[in-house]
This record gives sequence, structure tokens and C-alpha cells, in this order.
Amino acid sequence: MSFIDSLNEVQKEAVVNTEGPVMIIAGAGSGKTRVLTYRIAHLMGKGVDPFNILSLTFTNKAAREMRDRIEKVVGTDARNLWMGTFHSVFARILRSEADKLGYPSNFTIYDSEDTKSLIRQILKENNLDDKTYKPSMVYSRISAAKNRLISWKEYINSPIIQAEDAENMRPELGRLYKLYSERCFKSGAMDFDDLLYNTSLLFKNHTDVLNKYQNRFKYVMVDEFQDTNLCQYYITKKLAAQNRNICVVGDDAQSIYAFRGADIQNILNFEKDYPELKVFKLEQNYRSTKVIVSAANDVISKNKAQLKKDVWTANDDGNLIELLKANSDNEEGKLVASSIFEGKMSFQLRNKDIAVLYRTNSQSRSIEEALRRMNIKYRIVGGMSFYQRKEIKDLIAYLRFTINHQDEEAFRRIINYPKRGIGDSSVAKILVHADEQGAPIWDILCNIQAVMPGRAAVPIEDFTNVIKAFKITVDNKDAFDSVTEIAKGSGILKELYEDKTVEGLSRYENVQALLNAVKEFVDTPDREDKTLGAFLQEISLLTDADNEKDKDDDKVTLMTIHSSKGLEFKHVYVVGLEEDLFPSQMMLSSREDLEEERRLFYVAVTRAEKHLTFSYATSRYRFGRLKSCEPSRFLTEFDPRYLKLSKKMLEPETPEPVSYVRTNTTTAKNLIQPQPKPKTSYVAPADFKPSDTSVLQQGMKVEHPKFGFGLVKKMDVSGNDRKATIEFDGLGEKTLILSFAKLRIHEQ
DNA sequence: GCAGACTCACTTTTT
DNA sequence: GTGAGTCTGC
Repeated sequence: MSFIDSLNEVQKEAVVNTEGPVMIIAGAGSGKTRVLTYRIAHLMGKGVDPFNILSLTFTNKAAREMRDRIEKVVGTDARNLWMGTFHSVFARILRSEADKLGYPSNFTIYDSEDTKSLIRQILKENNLDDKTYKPSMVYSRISAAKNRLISWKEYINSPIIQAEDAENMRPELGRLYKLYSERCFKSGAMDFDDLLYNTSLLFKNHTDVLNKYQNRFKYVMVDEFQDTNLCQYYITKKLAAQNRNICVVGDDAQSIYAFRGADIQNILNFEKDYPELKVFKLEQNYRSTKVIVSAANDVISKNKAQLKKDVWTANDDGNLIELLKANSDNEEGKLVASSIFEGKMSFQLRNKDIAVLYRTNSQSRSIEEALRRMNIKYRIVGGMSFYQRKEIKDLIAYLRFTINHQDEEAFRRIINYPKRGIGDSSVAKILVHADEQGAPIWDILCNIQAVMPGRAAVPIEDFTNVIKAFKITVDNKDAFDSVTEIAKGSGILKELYEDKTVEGLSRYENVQALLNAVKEFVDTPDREDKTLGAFLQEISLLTDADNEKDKDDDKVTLMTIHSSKGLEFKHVYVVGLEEDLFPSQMMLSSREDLEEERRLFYVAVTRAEKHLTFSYATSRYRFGRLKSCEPSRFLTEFDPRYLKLSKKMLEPETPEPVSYVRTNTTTAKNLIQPQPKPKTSYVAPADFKPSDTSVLQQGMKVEHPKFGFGLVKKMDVSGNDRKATIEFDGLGEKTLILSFAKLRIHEQ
């Protein structure tokens, strides 16, 4: 097999050792995907039926790339491989085995928005305060439990968990977990975690089913193994228990999904579960320059939890890492944009060789603006996905409800949209009846006269009839015809068409775009299942694929570091390198996990092939307020000799007085030439030293650098903010958020 | 039942 | 700066 000859010694070993448990520790840029591809090709070359090979990844992107590359090596045989994300493969298995769990095979998949909305609904019905039980927090508790294979019964019966919840003043979490699970079950719906958790139940409680899949999947491969949670690990272990041909590939240094329940211990302890394990370490980096590899190694070496390995490269030293310093987030955008502009000239780069990586999606805004101003084309990966938009979700809710009449979330979304005269009280009545009688919503709807006789029932009967008609179409026609009819018949298309505002127009276009997507779906050659059900199944697990279309265009890529995993670019910009932002304040305070942030930084740095630029701003808008920022500690964690200060930073800087509020931003030019202060800004007098406001109380006299003296009228707390209402002399009352306002306490 | 006004939380990452 | 949820008056 000639393709193997192009590999180095370790890579070869990792490819040909196909029998028994194998762990491949693949450093960044070490040709991991190549090894995986060749390994599968090698298996098939040995005569293994692709039908018997299961390959699991985390993202759709990774799955697609793998399939493409295998197809290039082995041709169309690759089609029969079982390859996909954990969620999509297990969803497929669950669909065919749903009856064993009491689910309908056309079960709906709830995304996080549906999940939170259902939790909110349950909270309301049970008179629980959604401040103590924040939906997002309840969700993550439930999610974490499922990821750790804890059922609601076990949750409620565990004295440890109960004590913990009681201590946190949230004793109802177990009950919420129970109610939520029952509600999902009744709605014929599974959330993302259920796709994994229910698969684990399926394999645990139905040995015949497990045996069937164990026999089918003679070879199991798991990519990005460092990101698996206990539930995923449990399932793969079960699947591979008979043949023991399990191959996991990962890099502990790139484990960045602990927040989602990923357990780095899975990779660190894998050897304990498989004493006969063969371990291969791919340590040669083919991607990056020596400077980049060394800086990355420096940083990651600060972490304690890691497997020993020595990533090295035979590549050139390369350029030094450039550091840009800006005064504000907008200025950072401008510096990055002009650096991209210059870099393209001097290094002969195309836009698509360049990526800008950030910690949070919200940081894309300032970069986007600057790029647009300089006419540099860009694309954004991630953020709000197409399928998350309201108009799309509305239409999809119709599709979902047509297919699965039990789907309560879809029902609530569409029952009175577009407006058809069914008010909240009617909806509440239906839900209460469904609950009291333990009957599905659909049954109540079909006998609505029994619940509310008279006029109020008429629009509901109309609604039921419309859905019934949709159902007939869906059963007889393909996805495209079904969606077209539902878009029209539901009135959504008309509603949006009549909205002539700019947003309305773009919503209408989005619905058209969805129609196009369905068209494309049914037109795909070799697609066996062209039904609406198949389409829904596909899109409910889709998040980042919507950018597929312009993938080949020459555009600069903007994305979060998380979504950059697995990619590489000639020139990478890592922006927003500020303490509290990256490493993230939230991560540090909530989980005290600096190491994961450091791994995230490692991932960002190792995306770069030739050029790497860091940037940070000394002040930035966050939470709608301007905050001053310190450079990130990560900038100090590698040898400073790798760093080159940007030209712009060497120019004399305008000494900027400490300003506490500024609604205007400085342009890049301001760095060099002093500008008159923007009207909206004010500067604290040099001698103004703010006091500690934690002792602030009603009745105290304070001084504000701009508003002068005032009297504290009221103190209150809303959300995370402590606020003080102060009456300033001659200015009247103002409410200030204490974490931002600088006050000097004068007397009590 | 509905529209517009209003309030408030939320900005960590993804399937 | 935004979007979703709630309140209020017709």
C-alpha cells in the first residue's frame, strides 16, 4: 500500500496496528487526520467491510472532512462507513431502536433553546423563582447529570447530591430533573444529552441490541478523545467490548470542552481500562514554524495535568510573533485590519490564508467593522446559526409539529403564530387539560369542543385541520414539497412577505434560503430518504455547516478558538488577549480552571503555520460598559524573545489620562496625534482617589469625579450589579452601577 | 386578545 | 446593545 510510505515511522505504526486497543496521542499539527484516514484505508485494504467500521467525531466539520479524505484514498466504498458525530450516529441508532425505550421513532430533537423554554415553563407551572432556578443553570445541572450517567432517580436518591443542592439553596433541582425528563418523554423529544444518555440506557438494558451493534462495529475509532464525557466513553467502551478493536485519538493538551462535561481523565486513565493498550505518540509538528511551536510548548508546559510528550518541528524558525496593542476594542479591529492588509502584501497571502480567533463570539463585531471599512472580505463561522433565527425556528416548529404531534415546544411556538386568535388562556387551558388527563396535547386538540365548547374552539379546530392536511402531504411527498406547502399553508410566508421593513425582508429571504436548502437536500444524488423527517433529523444536529457554501471563497475567517480546532491557517491573529477576557473571568471564578483556558490558548497558537499575531486592547466594552483591561497573563508565559513589538507600539504614545467613562473611541491616528477629548468623556482629577464602595450605604455623602457631590438615596441589587441611587447637587438623581462608577465616600 | 411600552438579564465555549 | 419576557391599557 503505497500511501503508507509517505508517513514517518510512528505514523506508520499507528496506521498498521489495527488489532486490539490503541491510543494515539497526536500533538497539534502532527498529521492526525492523515493517520486516521490511512488507518481506515488500511483496514479496508485488508478486506474489512466498511460497514463494520465506526468512526466517531465531535463536529460535523470533522466528520465531513474525514469522509472526503477517505473517499479520495479508497473511492466510493467510503460511503458505507459509519462515520459521524457522536450525536448523529447515536440519533440514527436511537431512531431505529426507539420503541425499546418507549419513544416514537420520529422523536424530535430539542436544541438548547427548546430545552430552556421548557424548563422555564416547568418553573412557572411549579411556582419556582426563575432567579434562584435560572433556566440555564438548571439545564447545565441536568446536562451534567446525564453526562455522568446519573438518572433523575439516582439524582434524587443520592444523599451527596441532595446535600450539595440543599447547601446551595436549590433543593428542587432533583424534582426539576424528573419533571423535565417526563415532559420530554411525553413530548416525544430528546435533547442533545438524551441522544447520548438514552443510547447508554439502550445498551445497558437491552443486551440483544448491544450485541447487534457490537457485531456490526468490529472496529471503533474515536477522534478528539480528550473531549469525550463519561457517557460517551461508556458507550464506546460497551460497543468495543467484544472485539476490543478500539482506537482513540486525541491530544490532552487540546482538551477544551470540560464545560460540556468532557473529562480529561478519560484520556489520562485510558491505559487502566486496557492493560494491553498500545500507545503511539505523534510528536513531530508539520504545521508550524519553530517560533510558534516553541511558544506553544512554553505556555502549555505551565499546566500540571498532562501526558508527557515532546512536540518538535523540523520547520524553519519563521517570523517572530507580533504583538499589537490598542486603546480600545474598535482600535484593535483597525490595527488587525490594517495588519492584515499589509501582511497580504508583504507575505503574498490570500484572504483565506488568514484567520482571526477570539475567545467569545461577541468580539467579532469590532473586527468585522474594521474589515468592512477596509474592504477586506471575511466570513464568520459560528455565532448565531442560520437555524437559530426566529423565522427559521418558527417554520421548523411547524415541520416538527406536523411530524410529531406530541412536540409541546413546537406546539407552543406555533399555536398562535401567525396570529389566529388563540390567546394565552386558551393555550393554558389545553396544556392544563393535557396534564390533568395525562393525555397527549394532540388528543385534546382533536376533541377541543369537550374542553372549551363554543366560539373559542373554532380557531383551534382550524389549526388542527391545517396540521392534519400538512401531515397528509408529508406522508406522501418529499421534503421540498412538504416544506413549501407548510411555509405557505401556515401563513408564515405571507406574514413575512407583508413585512416590508428591512428586517422583514431579510426574514423572508431567510425562509427562501431554507427552501433552497431543502431543495438541495432532496436533489442530492444517492440520497435514499428524501422525506421531511430525514431533513429535520439532519438539520437538528447541524450548527456550523451553514457556511459550507462560501468555504472556497477568498475570505478572511473569523471565529472563536473553540470552532478553530482542527483547522490551520498561514497567518493567525489571536485577539482580545486581556486578563478576565482570555483567560475568561467566568471560567476562572466559576470553575477555577486556568488550565483549560491555557489549553485553549494553546489551540489558538497552534492553528498558525507561518505567522502569528497577538493583540489586546487597554480598554474594551463589555456588558455594555467600558472597562479598562490588563494584558493577558498568557503573554508572559512564553520566552519574550519570540515576541516582536509592533511598529505602532514603538511610536511615542499619547499619555492618556485615566478616564472612567468614554462613549467615544479613538482612531488609530489618535495613537500618534493627541486629539481633543471627545465631548462625552470626562477625566477624573489627578488627585481623585475612589473609595471602596462595598461599604456604601444609604445616607452617605459621596463625590463623583464628574457629577460632584451627592447623597446616597437608595441601594439595591439587580442581577449581579450593585446599584446606588444618588442625588447629586444641582443634577438630580442618578443610578450608578457600583462596579463601574468611581466614587469617593466623604462622610456618613 | 392584542399592541406597544417596559424591564431585565445577558454576553464562554458546542452537539 | 439586544432580545425575550412581562405589564398595561385598549
